[in-house]
Amino acid sequence: MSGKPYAQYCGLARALDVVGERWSLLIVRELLIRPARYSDLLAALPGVATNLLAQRLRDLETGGVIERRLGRPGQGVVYALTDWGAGLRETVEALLRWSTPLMTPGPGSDAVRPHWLELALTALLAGRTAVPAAEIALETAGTVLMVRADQSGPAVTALAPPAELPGAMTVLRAEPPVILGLAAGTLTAEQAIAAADLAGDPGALRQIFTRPAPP
Amino acid sequence: MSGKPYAQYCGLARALDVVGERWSLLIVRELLIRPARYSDLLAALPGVATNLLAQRLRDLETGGVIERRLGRPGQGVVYALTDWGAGLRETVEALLRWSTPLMTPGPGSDAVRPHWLELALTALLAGRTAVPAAEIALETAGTVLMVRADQSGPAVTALAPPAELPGAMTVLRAEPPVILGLAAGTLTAEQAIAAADLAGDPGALRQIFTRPAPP
DNA sequence: CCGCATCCTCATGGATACTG
DNA sequence: CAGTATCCATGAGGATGCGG
Repeated sequence: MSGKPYAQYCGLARALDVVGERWSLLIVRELLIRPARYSDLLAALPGVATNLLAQRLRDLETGGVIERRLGRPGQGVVYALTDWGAGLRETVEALLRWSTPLMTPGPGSDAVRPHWLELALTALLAGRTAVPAAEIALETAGTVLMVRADQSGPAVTALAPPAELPGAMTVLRAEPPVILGLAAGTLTAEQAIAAADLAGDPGALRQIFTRPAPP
Repeated sequence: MSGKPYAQYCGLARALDVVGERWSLLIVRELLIRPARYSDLLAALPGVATNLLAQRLRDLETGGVIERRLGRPGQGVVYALTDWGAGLRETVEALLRWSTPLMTPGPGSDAVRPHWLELALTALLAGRTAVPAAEIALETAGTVLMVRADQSGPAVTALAPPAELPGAMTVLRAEPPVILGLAAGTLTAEQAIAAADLAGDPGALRQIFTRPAPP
């Protein structure tokens, strides 16, 4: 940590001492999706100052959350989560599920990165049992996200270019990018619900739509 | 939120805009345990400045996370979570589980509040199926926490004074307060594991003890 | 007492420029 | 590419005041 600690013998306080400062969890988000280099992080975190990113990476490393790896020779440093750091997935997914009401206003002028959808989709489908071989794909901002559900649960992968798409598959198109159509746009609530049904968990998204809304 | 928003169309970023600032999640922690008044929060959050606490309470209220209630006549304002704010329980419990390795060094000079253990115990036992009628109690810092497990899962309640304790019940004593004996102290790891076994989930705590450790 | 608001100081974050 | 150095704006922390 870089700021002053809470100095409380409470797991939440000590966890926040490690990952509670500004940008820290967003860096973890990026590395939960895939390991990244400094410049990748800079691009994925618009608005972060370069010194602050460097500082946070140091903090997270000394905190045992991430580690520096040497990429293939000639390539620079690659940051990745440690085993313990990867354990933040549950926390991040819980926050992503909690945040769905905040997504309904749509992107507005906010930055958009298609790969964020991978995590969001995974979080929304996490822990849900799915029918084997059920498949959907979501095309958004030129990237196709494929949800392939089997006995081990749903998995989300990114396919680019879209040409890699397997043949007979339901593809939902959404522009601008949306979290399963939660924002107003070309993907309607009905379509999103249908997508969840296809993914093997009928009613899952209907439940999400009826969450208590924020102001 | 009070600071500047991340301006990212990502659920995590938007969630952190609401509850990501300093002290916010610790306030949520307190209200997850029970509704509280301003002075209760001040006492439970040592180190927080009074103006900052007031500011955060305003932020969380306009964010739809908490609400002000009028206590019984003569009593002041009571803060409580909204339905949506209560949805942060999953996030907080995930962080509490993730943080267990950070608790092994013990309290040191950190502040200690027995009621924090209620949440921690609940988080550690969350989602685990338990044998009906299995019961343990943990006495720490003058408070007795009772874990009563039934079909709906384990529940943790605080009993004070200890005299209220039902008759034939296993009581583990720990001083100073510990998270199920994870810290060095009078409650050994073996006792804590035995406590988890009693609570109906053999091996649960053994699993926690073998998590990858932080630096 | 309780529930804040004000004032002040200093650490932290943000933006930009620069370097090995 | 992967950061450091610098400067300024902002927010945190501590003390104190004050109306109900």
